[in-house]
Amino acid sequence: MPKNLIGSLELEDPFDLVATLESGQVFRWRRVDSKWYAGIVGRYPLLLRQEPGKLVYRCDFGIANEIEEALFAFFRLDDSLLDVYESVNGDAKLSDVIKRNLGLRLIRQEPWECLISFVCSSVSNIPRISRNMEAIAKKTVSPKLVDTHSIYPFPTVAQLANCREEELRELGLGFRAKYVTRISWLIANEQFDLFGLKSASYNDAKTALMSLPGVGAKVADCILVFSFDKLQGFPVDRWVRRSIKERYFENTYVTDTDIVSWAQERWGSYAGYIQQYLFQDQRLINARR
DNA sequence: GAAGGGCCTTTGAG
DNA sequence: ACTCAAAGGCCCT
Repeated sequence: MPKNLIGSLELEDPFDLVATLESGQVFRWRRVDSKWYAGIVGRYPLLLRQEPGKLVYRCDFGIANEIEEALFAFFRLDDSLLDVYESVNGDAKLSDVIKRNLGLRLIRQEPWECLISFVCSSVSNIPRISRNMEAIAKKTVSPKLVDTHSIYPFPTVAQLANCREEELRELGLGFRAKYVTRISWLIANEQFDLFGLKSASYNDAKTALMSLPGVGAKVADCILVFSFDKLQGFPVDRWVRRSIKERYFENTYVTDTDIVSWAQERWGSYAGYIQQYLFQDQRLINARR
């Protein structure tokens, strides 16, 4: 019988679990009842819910210390959001954005799943990316059980490399299917060292990622920010582009590349955080219309 | 070499 | 029924 390990992590820094899990960084967390979210952190399938001042988890195996270490790393509790907020205190154009999204955090993801997520994100939408990713997992692996809830791990490189393009198209990936199969093959056959990028510089890692089919500047920056700790990355998608142009370049022509360099100059290693706030804010504003 | 346009799949909303 | 948009990238000009 699995033991029911329930514990919690004290939260000092601003933290909004729902906003963070539903901000389009990760795509396979699901709400299993009114308060719990089910997903995977590190090697632990678990349930999470937030209570005042703490993050409560339920995991059916493992040691509390190690689970909490994994949670700490996953939610980047080593970053201070207060420092981020303070650094942009003088920018009136950001104050409302920060205020509306307090506690939104970047997540430190496993690179392989992150890569596939954002290859699948191209001209898609968040509900669909979630369905695609979940369909891939259900097709290739068997679920873990936490309490009564099934949680599917994401397939390994070798497991996904066994899928044919046609099979992925049947899951609804569309033209992105060929990118996923090609990338899986390249990594599985050691033609591309994904995990080695952790020690590379931002520029080197970005150039390397962009050599993969289906990975351009935007997707590369997502992977760099979300799983390789390169927080100067600034993914420019249609929401962020619109937001930045409205706020800072009303009457000036800028390309996406211009926006990236401008943001890095302005926000440095906080650019990744600012981008996530702008993205989330613009998306929520749009949803209300 | 930079920039712009067409094309790629599927799904849901209006 | 039809059109549009959705965390873009690739290829051609």
